[in-house]
Amino acid sequence: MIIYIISGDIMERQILHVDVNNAFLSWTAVEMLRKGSKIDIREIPAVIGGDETKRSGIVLAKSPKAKMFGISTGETLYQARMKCPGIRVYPVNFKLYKENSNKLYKLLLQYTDKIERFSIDECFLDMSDYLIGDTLLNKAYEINKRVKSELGFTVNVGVAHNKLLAKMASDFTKPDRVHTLFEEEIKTKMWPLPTSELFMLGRKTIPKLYNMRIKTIGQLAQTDKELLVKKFGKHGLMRWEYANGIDNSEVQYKFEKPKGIGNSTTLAVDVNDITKLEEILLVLTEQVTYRLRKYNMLANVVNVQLRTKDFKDKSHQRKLSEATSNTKFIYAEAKVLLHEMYKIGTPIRLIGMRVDNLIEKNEKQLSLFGEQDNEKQDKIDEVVDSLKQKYGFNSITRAGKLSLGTVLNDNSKVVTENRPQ
DNA sequence: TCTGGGGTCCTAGGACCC
DNA sequence: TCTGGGGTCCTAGGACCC
Repeated sequence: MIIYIISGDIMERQILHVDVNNAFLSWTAVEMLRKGSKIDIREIPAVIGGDETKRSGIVLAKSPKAKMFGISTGETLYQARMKCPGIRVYPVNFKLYKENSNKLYKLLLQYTDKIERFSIDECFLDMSDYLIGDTLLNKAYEINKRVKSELGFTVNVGVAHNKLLAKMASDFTKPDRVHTLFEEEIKTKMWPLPTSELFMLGRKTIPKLYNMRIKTIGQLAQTDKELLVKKFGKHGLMRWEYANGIDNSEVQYKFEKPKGIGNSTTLAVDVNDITKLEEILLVLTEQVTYRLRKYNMLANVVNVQLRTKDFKDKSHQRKLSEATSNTKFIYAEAKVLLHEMYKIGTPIRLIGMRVDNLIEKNEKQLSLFGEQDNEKQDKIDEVVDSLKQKYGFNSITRAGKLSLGTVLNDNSKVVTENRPQ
């Protein structure tokens, strides 16, 4: 084995994972207290939930007391009420979440510029270059304390030498804690845990491992690597490595352009009228292409998704003859896809559209042929976009949209970005 | 008043080419 | 005439994350 020793290369990486405790609920609590509320919803059985009248009644976040009743994220509000009849339900507010996420990010920037915003409430920090005269653990405690005192909510901080272990560490006991998970601690702290606790090991895989008599992360770590590869392919290798605490991935602190952009909506009532579906598809397409153009990107693939009344998902996609961000062109393709897959009369619960295989606008190869027509269409998009930019997304409304009030959930706003930056 | 929405990545099978 | 096999691209569907 050859070991390359280049200056600095032999240093182990110093990684922190910062995870907001019950983010949506905590941020709501802080906001309520700021507005003079007498109760702290972190201290009572409470959840952040969707809207049941819009058929999106699920639990998005829960308080520790709610958790004690056995309520879990993703289950229906109906189920939550069965478990805890007195449960308090508060609505989602993505604008508030994004503000708080940004506050956290700003504070963390004082410690390192190598921050990966993994989700709205999670960050990885590469501290390798910023520990002069201090330890990683000290920094973790400092961050934990400062977030609490300056921002009013609590975070767990995971301390380790790679991202996977830092993330696993931050998931240990909660809330408001700092945990380490160094190599020598893997056997005692991580191996006794059930496989379900391992990152990237989901509900479909757990029973398969169980059938192989693998119940803990330790048992997975000691399973023959080749066997796992044979059984699960690439995922098998990754899971074996994770179970053994191996992860060489870098903190992705540079802004990355999206690989795909999509919007979907669960309809307030099932729809079996193709004309109506087309209208909704147009609204979704306008939202998606608007976002696409804001990134200065072009799409090569258009995808349409349908979910029937009985929760059967179907999707169709097609590669475009050339990359574009043009609303009219993309909608025309989406409409074809919808017609190809829609069986007349089927009640539809959800419709979605997305664009994939994105490229930067300036990457596009210039066509040898004239593109006058496209240029004209792009101009129209440009004008519409600048109005939307100035006066809000709905300053320009397609006529068709007006008749959708009873069907479309909250068509008054562009769906908030899930991931910041 | 039962089951969200936004992503990334992988796999399997078919078409097509050499 | 008796039908291999590798590579690439495309599409549908699914697993998993927050």
